Amino acid sequence: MKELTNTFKALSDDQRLRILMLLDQKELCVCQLMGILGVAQPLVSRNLAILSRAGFLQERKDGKLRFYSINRKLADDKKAIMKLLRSQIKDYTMIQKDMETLQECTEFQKMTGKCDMKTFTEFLKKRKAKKGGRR
Amino acid sequence: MKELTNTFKALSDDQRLRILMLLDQKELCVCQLMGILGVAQPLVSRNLAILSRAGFLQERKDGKLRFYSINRKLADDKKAIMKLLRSQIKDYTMIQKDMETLQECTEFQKMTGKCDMKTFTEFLKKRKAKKGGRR
DNA sequence: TCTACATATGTAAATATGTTTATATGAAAG
DNA sequence: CTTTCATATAAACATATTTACATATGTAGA
Repeated sequence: MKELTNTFKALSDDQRLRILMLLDQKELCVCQLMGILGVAQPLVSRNLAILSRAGFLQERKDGKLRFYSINRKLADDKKAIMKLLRSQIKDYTMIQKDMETLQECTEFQKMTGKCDMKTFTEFLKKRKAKKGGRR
Repeated sequence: MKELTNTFKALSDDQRLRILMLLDQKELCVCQLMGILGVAQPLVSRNLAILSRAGFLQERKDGKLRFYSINRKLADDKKAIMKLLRSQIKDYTMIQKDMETLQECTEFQKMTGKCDMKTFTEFLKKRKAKKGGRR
């Protein structure tokens, strides 16, 4: 019973749903997620840990970086939930924006040829400036 | 986004999942639920309110009693979740026991011909005594 | 080994949630 | 209209979760 309620608890947070939907698009490391979500690094790590413990994620280490992605061997109930999320999430503006930001982030990364904290912190700053300029 | 996380939050509690699965069997009033779950009345009411607010339940008044059941006009995402729960919940001992208790409770009710607080409080007491006697 | 850096984790404050006790509401019966 | 009873809600308290900040861990390179 605990496992099931724990699964739902893991999903009862905006930021974690956002992370899940981003990772559903492609594998990402902590610094990329930080840049896209616009939140502090420890928070990203925390929420990744929660999703991992609930069984949603798998991890791959590459040097200093840790890449996270959706667990390939997802349990049946979690598979069903992912399917549900994919179908529902289209209606949510925040997720739409995240998908756009993911694109921009990927392009920025290609341009700079780098994948580190500094790069995505800069990316974040630029995005915030642009956003601030718009209104 | 809030609505979705709120749905998951409503499901992230043992007692609420138990209520949901009981109501999935048949319509029940607060005093019946109290007798089956073995928890205080205000707690039952509170959790029913949370499930209602999340859109899972519908309510029917009959005199002093309030009967709750699964919302017939369940949103698509909630339908999918109910299906998921039904398929998963078989593995959970606590739910199995609840189903048995539901049977006993229904029989007790038929026997006494009553549906009120006193009846199900007594039912609860008897069950606890039996359970205590077993071990 | 020392330094720099990506990520994780400990800790404490702020906030939210769960639970109990007491009380309010609202229907039925006298 | 007063009492009784089923249910809801409020208040108070304990516990869990979220978040920010500081620090630890572990890897890569000098």
